[in-house]
Amino acid sequence: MAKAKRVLKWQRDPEGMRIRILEAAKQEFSAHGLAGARVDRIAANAGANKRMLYYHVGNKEDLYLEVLEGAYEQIRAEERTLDLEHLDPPKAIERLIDFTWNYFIRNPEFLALLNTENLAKARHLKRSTKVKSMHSPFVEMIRTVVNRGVESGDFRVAVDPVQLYISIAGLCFFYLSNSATLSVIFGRDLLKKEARDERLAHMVALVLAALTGKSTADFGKPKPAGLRAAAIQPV
Amino acid sequence: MAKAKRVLKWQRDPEGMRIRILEAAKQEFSAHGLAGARVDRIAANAGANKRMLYYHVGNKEDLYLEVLEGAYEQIRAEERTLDLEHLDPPKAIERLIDFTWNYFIRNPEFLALLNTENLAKARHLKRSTKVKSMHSPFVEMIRTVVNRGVESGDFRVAVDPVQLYISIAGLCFFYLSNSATLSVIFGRDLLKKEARDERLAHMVALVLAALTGKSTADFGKPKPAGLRAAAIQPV
DNA sequence: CGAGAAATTAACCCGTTGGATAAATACTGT
DNA sequence: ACAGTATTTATCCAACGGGTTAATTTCTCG
Repeated sequence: MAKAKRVLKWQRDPEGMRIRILEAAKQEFSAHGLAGARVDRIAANAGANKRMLYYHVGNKEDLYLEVLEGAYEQIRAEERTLDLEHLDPPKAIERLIDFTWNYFIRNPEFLALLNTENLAKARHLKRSTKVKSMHSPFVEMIRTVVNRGVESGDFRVAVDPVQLYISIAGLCFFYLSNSATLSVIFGRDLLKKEARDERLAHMVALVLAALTGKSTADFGKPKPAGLRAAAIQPV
Repeated sequence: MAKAKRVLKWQRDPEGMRIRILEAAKQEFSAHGLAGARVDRIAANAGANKRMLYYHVGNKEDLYLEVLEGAYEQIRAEERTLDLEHLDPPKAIERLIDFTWNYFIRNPEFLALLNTENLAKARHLKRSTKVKSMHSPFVEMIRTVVNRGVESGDFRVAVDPVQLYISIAGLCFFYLSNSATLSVIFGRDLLKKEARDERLAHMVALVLAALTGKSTADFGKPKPAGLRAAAIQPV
């Protein structure tokens, strides 16, 4: 019997709604920063009413913090799958660089969120119990790799793993996070495939050369001068 | 004849006013970003009326661009005084790192402005004829140093000077620009004197080791484990 | 010294924005 | 089927913030 199904004006979907809100908020905050983000735009992009944000999450800052915490959770989760313990030390470092680089490329919002949070002097992160309790074994993982490398003779010196981690992250982060201004200033597109490949090779070569003392082929390889003769300028 | 000098309500000082406005704007934009900056606050901190901003410079975005251009001009000017040509290659690289590092420390607003501009995808910089015409001989300077180093046998490989510059800038920039979040996450103050000194030594050692193939004493030197046992976590 | 230009102040305008209130609609268990 | 609750929509609003208008004061130069 054709029971005329009544057409609903809307359906309930609290979990889905929450996810859509947080995803929209992530895009908005990473695209415009905390102050530049618009609550109405988040709602619209989440396919929701503005009131929903306050119902499901809280005010703008709560929303922002939740997004930030989510971003940290995500990278921590992926880090845990890295297990560098089974690789020989140089391979492990290469893999670490490769992972960091590609994670940043795949998640440009993460970079923007970190910049936004640093503009705020980590004010929200300090408040977050969640992030502080997310102890990652990452640095210890690196320490182990370095120690193994020294013992095996692959590495010449026992570098501080925290410094090494910051260096690797910095090499990747700065290039990608500042690619817009750098591209203008150097007059070339730093995000195109070839440029990205070249950068990865450079970083791996730089770090491994410093650790092992052996230079790799890719380390040098300056591009033909003509290609970057035009606008050459730093920062 | 006691001519009762009339007390003025205010004095004219267009140049001074302009300077104070731009300085206040630099502080405001670097502290809050473009969207977070408040025109009234800039006026107040410049000891001026809000109308003055529009009279002397233009609207908020004009003001921002002028600040950004000024920041670039300033670092370019200091770069030009570096002349690395007279130093032997390893010393020249060390000096370059040292300069970059200390410039960033002395001018934290510069870092924040760059981040803000990158959040805007370099939208303003692209519009700026000024910055694009500020051709700096900086990269050529680095190229010369590298070439000299290769010829003298100090350096093992001819690294691309653009990559090298981005790497050096990145090592410095990321550490300082992200010091707030990193300090929370690693649970230690990355900006205190000892930490800064340690970082500089690490960067110099890392880059020189990669270039020369000789490791320096400072490269390793991990801190006693107890000092950083507590909260160890990356990014 | 006085008129016109330059610099500065004071007050206002109006769209935007974060947030709040209240009403409507869809579910759920009984 | 229906009462009660969870979820969503529809409006509203007060503060804020960038920008403007108009009047006021100081300076300059003939």
